Amino acid sequence: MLSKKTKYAFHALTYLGKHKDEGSVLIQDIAAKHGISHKFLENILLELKKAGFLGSKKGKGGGYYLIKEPRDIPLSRIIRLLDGPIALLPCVSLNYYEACEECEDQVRCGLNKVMIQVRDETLNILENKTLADILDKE
Amino acid sequence: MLSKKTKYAFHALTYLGKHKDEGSVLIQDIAAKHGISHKFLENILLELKKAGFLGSKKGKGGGYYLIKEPRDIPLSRIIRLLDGPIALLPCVSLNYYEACEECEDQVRCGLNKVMIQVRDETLNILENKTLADILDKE
DNA sequence: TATAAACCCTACTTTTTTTATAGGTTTTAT
DNA sequence: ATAAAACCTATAAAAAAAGTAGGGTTTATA
Repeated sequence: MLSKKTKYAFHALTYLGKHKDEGSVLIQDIAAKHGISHKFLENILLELKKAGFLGSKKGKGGGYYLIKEPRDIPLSRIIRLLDGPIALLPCVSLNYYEACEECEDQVRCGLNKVMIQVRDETLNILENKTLADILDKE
Repeated sequence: MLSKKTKYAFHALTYLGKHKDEGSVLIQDIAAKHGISHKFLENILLELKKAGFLGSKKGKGGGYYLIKEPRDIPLSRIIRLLDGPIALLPCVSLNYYEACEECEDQVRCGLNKVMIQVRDETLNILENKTLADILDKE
């Protein structure tokens, strides 16, 4: 399951996407709207900023805003940023690969093969669906 | 990611599948083979037994054995038993549904739609692939 | 130029989940 | 009888997730 961090990130991005023509948006507005702790959300927005999705303006009248087009933000990138691997096994992860320590040979591992399939189907969706697709439906 | 519990369960089931013509198998054999803690694995095998996948024989010369055909054990059932939901969001889970509390209306939620797709593609694989498929490849 | 509003940053605490251990009970072959 | 093995429940330890704290920095504006 996705962590709350990731879910909150999606809520925030969606909110920012909806208000992208209104300049910058306050953390507090997003937090209040979705009943998220201000401080927790602050950390998340900071991560999204450092990763290049958001820009911000400090000081009075400041706030956050999208600096990428929604269609250029694949869902997979947000999930990986906040939650880490999308794959169900470390030995199948493209971005966070690790060998399974209790496994003697992943080449002959039947589970490995199935999980590669699951990963590919999942990524096929999550790499191609973007923030824009989410915004469309709301 | 799948928990260790689930991974260990798959190792155990695979081991039991490979040795299904040799009567019962000791917890200790499986644990030693994969470097798993005996006691931890014991709990897992007990769960698998209670769920109807394994049988056991107590006392000296006892052990565990499969009571279902490998082709009748879909991977999804093992994952759900040990790890819970397969879906990425509670509001999209078939077996463990819960509303997302920070979400005002899941019907108009764009993320919900995408995650239903992911769930369906994932389940399409995990419900149809069984222990037999894993055994084949090893 | 003082003030208040807002983001920035790091560290810490709390809670929850996962992983593992402990220790006895019951059953059964020999 | 004895030893080997599964059965059962509770607890502990470790790790991860969620949330909090508090001061630092920047900036609009009066």
